[in-house]
Amino acid sequence: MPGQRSITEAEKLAEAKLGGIPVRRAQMAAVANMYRAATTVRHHLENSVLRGSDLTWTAFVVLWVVWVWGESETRHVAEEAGISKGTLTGVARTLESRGLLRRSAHPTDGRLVLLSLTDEGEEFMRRVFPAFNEEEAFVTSRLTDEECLGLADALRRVVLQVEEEGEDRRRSLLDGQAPAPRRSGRRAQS
Amino acid sequence: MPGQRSITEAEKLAEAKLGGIPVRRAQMAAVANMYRAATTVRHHLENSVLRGSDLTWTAFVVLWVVWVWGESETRHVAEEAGISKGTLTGVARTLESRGLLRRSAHPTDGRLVLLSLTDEGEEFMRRVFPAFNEEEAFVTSRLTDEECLGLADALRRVVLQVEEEGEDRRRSLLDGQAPAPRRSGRRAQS
DNA sequence: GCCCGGTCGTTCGGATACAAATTGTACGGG
DNA sequence: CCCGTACAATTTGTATCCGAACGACCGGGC
Repeated sequence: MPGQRSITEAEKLAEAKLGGIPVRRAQMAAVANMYRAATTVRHHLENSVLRGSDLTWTAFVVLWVVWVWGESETRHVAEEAGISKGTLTGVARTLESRGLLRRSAHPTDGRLVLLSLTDEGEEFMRRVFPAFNEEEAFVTSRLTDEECLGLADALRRVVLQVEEEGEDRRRSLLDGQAPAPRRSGRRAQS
Repeated sequence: MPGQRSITEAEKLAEAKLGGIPVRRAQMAAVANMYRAATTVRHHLENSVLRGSDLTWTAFVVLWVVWVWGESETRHVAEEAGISKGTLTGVARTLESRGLLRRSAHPTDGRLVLLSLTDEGEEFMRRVFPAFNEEEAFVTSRLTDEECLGLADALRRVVLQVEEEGEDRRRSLLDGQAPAPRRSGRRAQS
């Protein structure tokens, strides 16, 4: 509950603040609300459905991806779930220790690891997904079905734009200076 | 780049998988794409504009909030930025050490801390925000201005729904069993 | 004056995330 | 057959992040 400060109020202030500067206001509003909505929804779901099952959002997403796609190679699962391979390794291990996920070797390529749900995992998803979906309906209950579809479509186009043209864009932006290393993560070996 | 597996393909598979189960598909699509779009956009911005300035997404958002709202109490900043109070403490300290943010005591209430931008911080935002906004425009470039506004409005309604009714909802969901404590977090000193 | 419930910001334990480094496997050419 | 390159998952090091616990502070009641 944000008190007296509402979202729209913030946007009005932003516009006033940026009076002299040319700003793409519609695009700014779209991006700002996108991240805010995503984290808000994530927190609601983590604190309702997922808390009871003692699963994090990421773990649930991984489970969901494997459930929907069936047995899959880990790098595809990481890609679909939107996490790095290294993160997936840990999440998969946790889910395996809980008996929900199975890791098996690829029949012909020894480098690959395949992920699939155990029977318990399948049963878990059949039981928990409806509750999850119920909360998805709750958070979007101020939108009609058509508005939800329109929302999903618009978001899809944002994702596609970045996925298809983001890399080129980033390259051209810092052309040609060095990419400035990330702060976190393992240090280069001198 | 998602390879041969597109988002829409995943959704079709999900529908097939859920053949027998009643599912709110539009709502599912909206939520799924919401989180995916948010993280995709965040990564793009962190790896383009913010990387050069050595700022995380969260740090930039905090800076932006203080810039737009002017001098503010920390709990309001945390609320607006969508992060916890504890996280803000660390981020504010980092930004202060960089000379972009100033922390000052409230004139009458000794419990409060006020955040404001330094001159350097103001100058920084005037310089970096346009570049940030340019990328906001890039990621939404497959949408018209009107579609961006519609997208922002739909997302706002999702946020409002959760902020205004989420707490009641969560309470009624686990009524009346115990809220199942979080796994992480500080332990009682006993 | 002094407690005492309430409200701040801060501290800190645990979990999670990323990306570089590493380890292990596959495969084509000498 | 034994390399070297390519590519897989995993390990490792660092940085966040959340939220419960905590200590500082406020203001009302006695």
